[in-house]
Amino acid sequence: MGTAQKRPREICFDSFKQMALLSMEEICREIFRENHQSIKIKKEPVAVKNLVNIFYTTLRLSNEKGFHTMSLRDLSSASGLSMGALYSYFSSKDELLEMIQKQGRTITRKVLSEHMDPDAPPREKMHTLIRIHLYLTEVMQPWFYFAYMETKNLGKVQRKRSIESELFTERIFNDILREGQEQGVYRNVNCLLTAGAIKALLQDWYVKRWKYSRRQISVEEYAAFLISFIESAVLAENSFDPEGG
Amino acid sequence: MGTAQKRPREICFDSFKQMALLSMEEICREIFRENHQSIKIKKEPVAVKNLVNIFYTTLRLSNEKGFHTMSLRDLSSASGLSMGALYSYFSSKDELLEMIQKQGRTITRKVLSEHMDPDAPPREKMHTLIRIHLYLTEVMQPWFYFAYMETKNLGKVQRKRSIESELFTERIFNDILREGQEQGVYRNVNCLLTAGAIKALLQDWYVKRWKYSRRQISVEEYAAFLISFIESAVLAENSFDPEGG
DNA sequence: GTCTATAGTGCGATAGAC
DNA sequence: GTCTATCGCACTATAGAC
Repeated sequence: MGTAQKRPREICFDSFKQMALLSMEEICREIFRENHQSIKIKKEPVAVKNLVNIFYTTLRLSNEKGFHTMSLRDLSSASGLSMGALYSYFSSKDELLEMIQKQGRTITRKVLSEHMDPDAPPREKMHTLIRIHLYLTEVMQPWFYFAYMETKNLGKVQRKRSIESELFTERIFNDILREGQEQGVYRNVNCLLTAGAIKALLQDWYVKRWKYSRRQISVEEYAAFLISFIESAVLAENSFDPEGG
Repeated sequence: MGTAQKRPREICFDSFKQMALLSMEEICREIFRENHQSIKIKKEPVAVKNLVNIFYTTLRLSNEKGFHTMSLRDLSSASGLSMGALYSYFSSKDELLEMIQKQGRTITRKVLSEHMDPDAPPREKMHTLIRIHLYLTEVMQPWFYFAYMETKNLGKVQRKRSIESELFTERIFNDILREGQEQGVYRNVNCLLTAGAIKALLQDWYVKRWKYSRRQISVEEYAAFLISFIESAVLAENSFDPEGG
C-alpha cells in the first residue's frame, strides 16, 4: 500500500498514534490543570484517575443514547462514583458537557496546526491534512462523535465556538484549494463548496463509524480512498498522477 | 442553468415541488388515516389540523434543542394545545417520535422509487437520484434533520429500521455504480465506498443547512456541483463530458 | 476525598369537568 | 374534543456524616 518513494512524508496511522500521545490520561491531566480552581479535588493523581473514569463513562453512555438521556445516576452507577463525588469534578451537568466539548476543540486545533507545514506544496498539504484529520478522529472517535451530536445542547456561547471550529477546518481546505489553483495544480472548481464536501467526507468517518467497522474498512484504506476520490475531482489534468490503490 | 437538450429529463426543483405534493397537510392526512385507531379524535378535518400543528411545532422545537430536551409542556404552550389534547393524538412521547420517523422513511422510499426509471442508462439514473434526493430533503428539511439527529433516542426496533433505511439508499447508488462499470461508463472505483461518499455528500445538504443558507447556495446549485464533483471521480475517461457550470 | 440521604424541581401521564 | 388539576416519579444538586 505504501509507495513511500514518490511523496516524501506520507504519514501513516501507526506513526501518528505514537507521535500524538493523546492518551485519555494525558488529556485528563491537561483538563485538570486548566480547571483546577473549579475542581474541588486537589491531588493530581486521584483527580486525573477519576476524570479519566468520568469522561470515559460519559462518552460511552452519551454516545449510546444521548447526553441528555444519560442521567447523573446512570453516570454514577456506571462509573462507580457517587453523586457527591461526581459533583467534586464539575459544578453542573452542563459544565461536564462543556468541558468535554472544549477539550475536543483545543486538541483538534493543536494537532492540525502542529502537522501543517506552510511551505509544503498544496497537494502535499492536502494529503497531510486529510490523513491527520482522519487519524485524529480515529484515535478520539468517541470525543468527536459526542461533539458532533451534542452541539445543540450547548449554551449560546459554546455553540458559537462549535460553529467557528467547523468553519476553521473548512477554511484551511479552502485556502489549500485556492493556492493549488493559483499554481495550476488544481482545476477551476468552486473552492468553498469543495472544501465543504471534503469536510463532509471526513466527518462521515467518525459519525458513521458503525458502518465502516462493520465493513472492516481501516482508516488507512478510507484515507487512500478519500484522497483519490477528491483528487479525481480537483486535480488539473496535467498534474493527474494516480497512485497504486 | 438548464441546457435541457442533451440530457432529456434533467428534473428541476420547481417541477419536483409541484409534482411531489408533499405539503404538511397531505402528510398529516396520511398519518391520520394510518393511525386512526390509536388516535382518539375521529373527525378528519379537526385531527389533521391539529396534527399539522403538533408535528410542525415538534420539529421546530426539537431541531432547536433536541427532542428529549423539549418537554411536552413546551410543546403544549408552543402549539396552543393542552397536555390533555396532545395525548389524544399520541399515547406517549416516544410514540410521537416514532410517528415522525416512520413517516419520513415511508415518504423517502416512496418518492425515490417513484422517480427511478430502471431502464434508464446508469448516468441518467445517477443524476436523477441525486437531484430527487436533494429536492426531497430540501422540501422536507426539518423532517430529515430530525430523523438524522434523533435516531439514538429510538427504541431498538425503530433504530434498526432507521439503519436499514440508511443502507437502502446507499445500495441503490452501489447498484448504479456497478451497472455503470459493467457498461464501461464508470471507472473501476470501489463502489461501496463511493456510494457511502455520495450519501454523505447528500446528507450534508440537510444536516448543515445553516451553512448553505448563510452562503446563499440554492439546491439547484448544490445539485449541479455534486453531480460534477462525483462524476469527475467516477466517470471513465472516454465518457467524460462536462456540462456548462 | 468520598459517601449517603434528601431537598426541591419539573417531568410524563391521567382522570374527570365542561 | 379539549381543558384543568393533579399524581407519582426521576431528575439535578446539596448538606453533612465519615
